[in-house]
Amino acid sequence: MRIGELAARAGVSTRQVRFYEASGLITSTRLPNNYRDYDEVALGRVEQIRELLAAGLSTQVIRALLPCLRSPRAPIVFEGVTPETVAALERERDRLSERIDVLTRNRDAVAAYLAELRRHADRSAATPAPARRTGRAVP
Amino acid sequence: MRIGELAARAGVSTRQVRFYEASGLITSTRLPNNYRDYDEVALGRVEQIRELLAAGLSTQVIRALLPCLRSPRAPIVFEGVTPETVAALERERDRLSERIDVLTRNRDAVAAYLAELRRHADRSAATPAPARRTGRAVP
DNA sequence: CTTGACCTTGACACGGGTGTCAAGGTTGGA
DNA sequence: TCCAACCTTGACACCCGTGTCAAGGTCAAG
Repeated sequence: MRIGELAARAGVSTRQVRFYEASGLITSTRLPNNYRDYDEVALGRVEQIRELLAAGLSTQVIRALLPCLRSPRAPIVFEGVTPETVAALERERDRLSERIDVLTRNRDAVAAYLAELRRHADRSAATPAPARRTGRAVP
Repeated sequence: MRIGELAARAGVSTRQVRFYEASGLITSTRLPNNYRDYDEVALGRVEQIRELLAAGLSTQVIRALLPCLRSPRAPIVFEGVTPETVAALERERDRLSERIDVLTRNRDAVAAYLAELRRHADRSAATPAPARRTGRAVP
């Protein structure tokens, strides 16, 4: 498919698709007229890229992660895997875990705060009018 | 404490501290000579901000989250809490959960890939020399 | 009093991800 | 044949979080 269809199906702009390709996140072949030609795998890739960017990762990190994110049952490539690659992936995995921890702690804090607000609201509702200042003068 | 000490203790630049203050993430009073004056709470704040920025959140989102991230046993403020605030916080909580899900899925994919690589390496080690091409000629 | 370390505000620059526009090539249908 | 819709590359501009530099104020130690 050409870039327009890919972008429409993925819900992104063609600008973004070209940027992802220039960043080495996706690949295309070229039609005889020099138009980019993408396969279905590229579509899934773009959706994955969107998810990861929205989750706060940079294109550099995403590029490092791509070998792990093979689609359905694509065969794993063992050939060009150097110990450095493995070490880099382990670092990225740990950095992901760190992010997850931070976000989880803070999400829980938000949830706890909301729960506290709710308890307060319920208690206020149970005690009808304990001298509540509403900003409006009492007649 | 003044901005230099705060920055040094938090491990950030004074530029960053000023930016966080200009973004409404921290507050300071002013000394008679117009120098900024920070308390210990600000230090904890800056550390929290660093965590959240490193986790991929924007200063806007962090600002929305700040009311929930009260330090030790600070009393909860119920006063200026409008239903809109609550709704916004619930949205942010859900967005955090989404991020956490995405990152967790992908971290697990990386971990699975690494495990696969390890299994492959172990198997290769167990079978000493099954016509391995090492790039070097066999004497 | 002078020096040096610290502070102030203001500005310019950069990289990352994106929007938008220009100037031109290709193609299918009226 | 010509138009409209699609594609190409290239550029300029934006926002965000930082770095860096300039020009100047404050203060303590020598």
